[in-house]
Formats: sequence, C-alpha cells, structure tokens
Amino acid sequence: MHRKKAHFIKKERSSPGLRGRIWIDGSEGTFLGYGRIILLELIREHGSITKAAKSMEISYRHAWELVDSMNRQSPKLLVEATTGGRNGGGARLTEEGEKAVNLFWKFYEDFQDFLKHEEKKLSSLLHKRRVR
Amino acid sequence: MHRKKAHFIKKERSSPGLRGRIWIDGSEGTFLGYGRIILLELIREHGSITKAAKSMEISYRHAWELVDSMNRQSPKLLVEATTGGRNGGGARLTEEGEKAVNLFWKFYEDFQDFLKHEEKKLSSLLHKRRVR
DNA sequence: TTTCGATATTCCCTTAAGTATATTACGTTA
DNA sequence: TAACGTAATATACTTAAGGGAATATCGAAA
Repeated sequence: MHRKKAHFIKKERSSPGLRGRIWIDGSEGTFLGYGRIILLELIREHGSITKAAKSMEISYRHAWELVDSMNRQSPKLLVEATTGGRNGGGARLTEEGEKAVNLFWKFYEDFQDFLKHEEKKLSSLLHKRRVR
Repeated sequence: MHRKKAHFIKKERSSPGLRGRIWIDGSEGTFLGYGRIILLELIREHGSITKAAKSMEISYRHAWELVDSMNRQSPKLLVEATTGGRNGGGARLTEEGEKAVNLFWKFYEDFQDFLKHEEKKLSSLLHKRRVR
C-alpha cells in the first residue's frame, strides 16, 4: 500500500463531513495510533529511528518516546534497536511489529468504510451558507 | 438518555482495547464533536451558557467560543442567546440545535457499536505483560 | 433611572506537547 | 585505538489550547 506522507492527512483541514480517529489503548494509554503505525512503517523502511523521524518531520525525541511507549506496552518488542556497530546502530521492525501494523490497518480500513457509509446520513445539517 | 457527567469519559484513562472518536467537520474545522454536543445539551437544560459552562467545568470563554463556532458553521443558529433583561439574558437550544444533537448521538451510537464489534478482532497483541 | 445577571469581548497566565539542541553511550570497522 | 553514525538521555525553548479575571454591553423590572 503506497502511503508516502499520508500522515499529513491530519493537517488537511477539513472539508465538511464525518471524520474520526481510532487507536488502540494499552496499559499506559495510547498503544497504537495512526502516527505510531506510520512511524513503525518508516522504521522498517529506513532501518533507523533517526531517519524515520526525519522523514516524518517529527523530532527524534518524540519518535523515540513513541517507540519506547509501544515497546513497553507490548508483550513482545515491536522495534528492536541496536546501538553502536557498523553504521552506529539502527532499528528494525520485529515480526510482532509487522503484526501490529497489519492489525491496525485492518481496523483502519474498516473504520474508513464505516465513516463513508455513515456520512450518507449527513447532508441535512451542512450545505447552505448562512451569512451573518 | 441519562448522560450526567458523561463528558468525563475522555479522562477515564484507558483500559486496553479499541478506542476512537468521531466528529463532524464544517467549513472552519470541527463543527460538532462530543464535548460540543454535551455543551448543547447543558445549554438546553440550564438555559444559559454560563451555567452550562460551570456544570461542564469549562471556562465561560471556552464555552462561548464553542457556541460561536457552531453557530457560525451552521446554516441556522443552533443556540440563540439573548442579552439583558430580567435575569440578564440567557441562551436556548433552537430546533436546529435539537436536530444536531440527535444526529450526533445517532452517529455516536453506531460508532460505539462499530468499536465493540471490531474489538473482537483484537486480543492477540494485548494480554500478557512483559517485564523489562 | 438604577439595579441586576447573563452575554460579549479582551488581556494575561498557565500548562502540556512537541521541538531543538547538546551530550553521552555504544560497538563495529578501518 | 580513533572514527563514525545511531541510540539514549537530559535540558531549554517554543507554541497553542484553554483558564481566569476584568470590563463593557444589554434590556427588563423595580
């Protein structure tokens, strides 16, 4: 699935309609959400938290905190990071990480369908601009 | 529907599971969301933005901004406010406001059902605490 | 015409989330 | 053992959302 820079969706300011977000809560609050999943995918793609963060245009600190949060809340690590070595280290997505990504996208697609479907019940309240 | 203090839901921190929010976007961004609907209901109940704000424990300023935002984005006013008079004035929910409330709760209930249903696909990733 | 309570509006403050930056730790390779 | 690039961690800065308080405005009723 081609999703380059798809995480900017959240900033594409709102044409009228039904919108929403879903996420998976864990023991400490948010476990998996849209941005976290994008981050996991970018870590898989780049093999590095640093590069993933840059390509997402978030700070390394923030990216690292997200990864740490996910790892802490998962029975098995989703991201394995190594420090030092050949190119200073790196990070890779584990099998469990792959599972997490796939599971979330499943939920996500179902949810998009749900929104599309429900949105048909709308229309009455929107439309027609009132001048004041 | 008895929903006293139901707006605290957002603060009830997260037992593991699938979670989400929905809202309706208008021309300027968010038009109707959970908190805004609660606010509308409390305005209907109290006949005043001030009292509604207090009972929701948000500032009058914030409440007023929300009401103004909703009114600006709706073809017809959702809240009619009068200033001055016997008791200083007040605010009431219009027919269109009622419609908005009802419509949102319809979406909301469908969404809760959706979440409950989808959550059954979960379980694999959660469970079992890993000590580190 | 004075009083009263709520709306309407402005200004300043606090707080939290995230950014920016710097430093240390690390381990392979040259 | 020096160099390199990344992880890991700490500290200070920035910014936006909302809170709190102050003030003006309004209109019915006493």
